[in-house]
Amino acid sequence: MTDTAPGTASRTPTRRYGTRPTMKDVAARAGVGLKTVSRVVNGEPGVTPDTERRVQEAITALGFRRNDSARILRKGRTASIGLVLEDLADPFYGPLSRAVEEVARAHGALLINGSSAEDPEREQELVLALCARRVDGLVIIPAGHDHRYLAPEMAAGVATVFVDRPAGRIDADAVLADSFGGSRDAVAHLIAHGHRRIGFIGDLPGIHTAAERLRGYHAAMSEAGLPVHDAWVSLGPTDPERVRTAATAMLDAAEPVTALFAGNNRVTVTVVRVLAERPPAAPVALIGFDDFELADLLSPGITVIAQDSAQLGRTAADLLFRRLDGAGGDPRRLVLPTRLIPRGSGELPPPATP
Amino acid sequence: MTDTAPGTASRTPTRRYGTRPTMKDVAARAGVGLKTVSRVVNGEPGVTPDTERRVQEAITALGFRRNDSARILRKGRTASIGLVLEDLADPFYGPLSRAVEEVARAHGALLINGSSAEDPEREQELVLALCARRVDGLVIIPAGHDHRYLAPEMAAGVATVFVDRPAGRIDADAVLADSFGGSRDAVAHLIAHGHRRIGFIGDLPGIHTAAERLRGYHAAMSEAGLPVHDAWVSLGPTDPERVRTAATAMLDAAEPVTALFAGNNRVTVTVVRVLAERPPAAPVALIGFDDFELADLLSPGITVIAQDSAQLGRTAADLLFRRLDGAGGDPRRLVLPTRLIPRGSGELPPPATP
DNA sequence: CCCGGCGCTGACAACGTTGTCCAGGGGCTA
DNA sequence: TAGCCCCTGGACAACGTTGTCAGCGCCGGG
Repeated sequence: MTDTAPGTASRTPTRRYGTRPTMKDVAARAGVGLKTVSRVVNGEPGVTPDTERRVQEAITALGFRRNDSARILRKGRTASIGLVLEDLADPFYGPLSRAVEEVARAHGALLINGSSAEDPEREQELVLALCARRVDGLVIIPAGHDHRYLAPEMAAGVATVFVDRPAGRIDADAVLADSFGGSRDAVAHLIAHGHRRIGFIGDLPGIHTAAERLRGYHAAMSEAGLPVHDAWVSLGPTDPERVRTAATAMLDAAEPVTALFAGNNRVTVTVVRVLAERPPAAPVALIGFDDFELADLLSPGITVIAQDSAQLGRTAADLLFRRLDGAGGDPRRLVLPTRLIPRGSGELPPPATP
Repeated sequence: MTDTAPGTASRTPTRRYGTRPTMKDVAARAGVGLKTVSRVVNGEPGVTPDTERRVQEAITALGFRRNDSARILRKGRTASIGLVLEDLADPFYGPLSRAVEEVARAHGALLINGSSAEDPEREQELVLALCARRVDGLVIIPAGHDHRYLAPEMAAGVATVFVDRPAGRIDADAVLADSFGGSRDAVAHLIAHGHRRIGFIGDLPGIHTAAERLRGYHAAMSEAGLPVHDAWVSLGPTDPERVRTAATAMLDAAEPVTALFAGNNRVTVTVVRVLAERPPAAPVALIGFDDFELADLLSPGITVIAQDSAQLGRTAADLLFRRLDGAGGDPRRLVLPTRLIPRGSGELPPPATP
């Protein structure tokens, strides 16, 4: 289309809007071969300084930028990894996402991410879209419980690491926090401060971490020889209304709980609100799973089981890139420890029994 | 390589690890032409139900998944947009990022994002990497002040919308919050409650929003006929140490400020901590720019200038896709309003003068 | 002076998909 | 029964890049 004969005076090659110059255009303008341009663009050796200069000039003049789609097609590797999580807006996932990004960056890879909104179908849709893009690897915080759909992809070489929750019905690497241990510690802590009737408000029971935390709760109670009433356990969505209802019911029962263990971030925040509205005369002890900003500035400060979400992401991404670098071996399951941070709310004693 | 003759009994085609089946393989297995497979995969009309079934079977049997790199190369559109922000881990950007993602999803596009860490060079590096990937559009929260490097890309058809801060040295769409107006409101609010010596602790002066907020501060002060001491204004990085030092200096001066206006989220949080450590006898009024979770549960609740970061992201993404759908016209600058939410900390009176 | 080798360059195929175009067959109409 | 059109299917080129390989000078040694 454009006249590329060397003699022609075409200082400003008129290009259609949306059409970008290619290596061919650069080559024509610089009066060199296609491959030479490729060599310059990729910093390969074997190009005379003078030739390189000519090519560079043509690149700048035309505003050429390599088309990575073509490059990827040719090379087979995309230098990008996918991250599928539940909700980017959740403060728990921000640092995790950022940590994965940093590791990716250190390996020269880009990060493509998406939110599953805790919907298994959407998770699958996203994951497969990423596979179609031929991401080199995947970090997944799973929403569903059946990941057999991933088997062909993994067999085809897509490295995959699950985070926060394990994969369902397939064998895959996973990096988890010690939900069970953390929860047992939390409840044991409340028991040590004299509580006997302890409520647990958690996430949907289908979510692995929620189930593990419930298990930790039961373990601590039974280790202390304490019974657990059905009414003391409430699992469900973490929207404020549900949590508010559950908490109120436990606190206003005939035999009210004297302490609450909140199964995650969002539950804790809602419980804090509920407690703030109640008479301060009868304070209720509270421990939350997950740390959150300003937890120490509330009065009382909120005692939490902290898990380092950035560390979780970093560990997962590291493992992913080790796999990509060829590390073999069976799928591994890494469990990161949690840490109880006492701040006051978890150390409140139960009210004196009448 | 693999024997694809129809008669051969190859139920499990042995493929090299990392080699994926292509449409050619599917076509051979189904005994149809290449293009027919393409038609089935893309749901194009003109395929007999029987043929379609055969193709589908071959696809499942081989575990075929379309290679989007090749597709993109051929079609020219990537159905993906890039988002460059400062730090994914910052709670201000989580909802923004999520909102952009939702809009992208509604348009069938994927989101590739990266953090600039407030480093102009890294911003440029990221943006250009995204351009090389041929993203259809870009949403940028700029770190630098010179975006001329983007001109060739935009000329080549990459739609670009700046958010939170305008572009530098080029003309481009931008979606901003009303930093100036919000800040003026905040400071006027403090003045209305009797304050005369008001401190401002903000972000680096090079950041557009920081400069605008400072301007709002000055406007409110001068509209009230109040002088501004140099010692009352401190701009700089938002790390806790710097902010702590600045706040302490203003509060412990010979003529201490009686109220503080914090220029953003992170500054506010640090200031809250500083104030919490001081004697409660002489409370200091505080208004922060940006709302944050639990601001209402602190005592006193923290009065803030709220900007809806999700709305910011949604608006920007909407504008981006309108541009991608062909909406022309000059670059637009949209300014979203802010809202003062009184919660107590901004309504504290100054201590009685002796 | 000739030959081997090395440093530089370019022609060409291939990556996997989609758009264009054409062929063959079957059904419908005149 | 001839003619036409539509429906289905396939061959082929093109997208922009990179890997392979071959060619062309030029230099140094024999």
